[in-house]
Order: sequence, then C-alpha cells, then structure tokens
Amino acid sequence: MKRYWLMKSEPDVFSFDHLAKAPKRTTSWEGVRNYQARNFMRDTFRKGDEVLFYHSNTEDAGIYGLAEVVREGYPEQESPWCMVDIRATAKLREPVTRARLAADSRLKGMMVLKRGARLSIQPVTPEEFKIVSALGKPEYL
DNA sequence: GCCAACGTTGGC
DNA sequence: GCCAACGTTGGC
Repeated sequence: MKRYWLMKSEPDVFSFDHLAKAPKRTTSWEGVRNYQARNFMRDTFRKGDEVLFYHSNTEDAGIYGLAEVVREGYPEQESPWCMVDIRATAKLREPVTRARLAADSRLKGMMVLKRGARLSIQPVTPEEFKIVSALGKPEYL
C-alpha cells in the first residue's frame, strides 16, 4: 500500500528548487539523526511512496513541492543511520504555507501543525496529501 | 533573535 | 532507571 510522507528541509540548506535542479531530480536524504525518523525510512518507506516537501525554519514555512521515493532505506556508510532517495515530481505553483494549512479544517490533524512537532519525517494520510497537492496547483516536472 | 518544546546525554 | 542539564528545532 502506498504511503504518504512529509519531509522537512531548511531551504537555506536544501530547498525544493535544489532538488528539482539536482541530477535526475534526485537526492539521498542523508543526515537524519532522529531514531523515529530513521525508523520510518528504514522500515516503512517504500518505492513509489509520495512526499510533501516542507520548508522549515524560514519565513513562509510550508509545502513547496512533491516528490517520490525512488530508493528504499539503505545505510549511511559506517553508521547505524539510514537514508532513502527521493525524486522531485512536481513544483507547487502556489506553495501551501502554514497559514493555508492551518486555515483548512480538513488538515487540522496534520502533525506538522501541532505545537512542538519537531519530527523531520512525518506520515500524512492519503486525503491530506491529495488536499495539499490540489491546493498547491502542481506543475509536474 | 527569542524562547518553548522536545530529544539526548550522563551523573547518580 | 531517574531526571536535570544541555543542545537543537523551528514558529513567531
């Protein structure tokens, strides 16, 4: 069964545009140092799962693009940590900011909106994914 | 830049 | 195994 995820990145470090311009529009998601997020990547991510790409710690935090999982969890070299590969699939013409997320009552269950939700990889429901991607008017790449 | 919330560390 | 101290995240 296909699953849906939200993945956070600080745009100053690695934005959705960075991903869209990367070779094959693909990157390895290295550097996660949280066990819960690591376990999601290692145990639950499957090829074909879809991703909301979220910009955190910035003005206008929110969802800027869509991506898909193209390689399932594999170890970072010489470490207990783990990463996946994701590929950009669509840029959102109208990024879905936190304000827009919060204004939509259908999305009030989203983990990213909860106070103190620091987890950098979060599950989202198929409905949430559909609603957010429709709001964003995706331009498929 | 502030600071609340959270995860991790480490002394005991 | 408890829990205080610490470092980090991330919204504002």
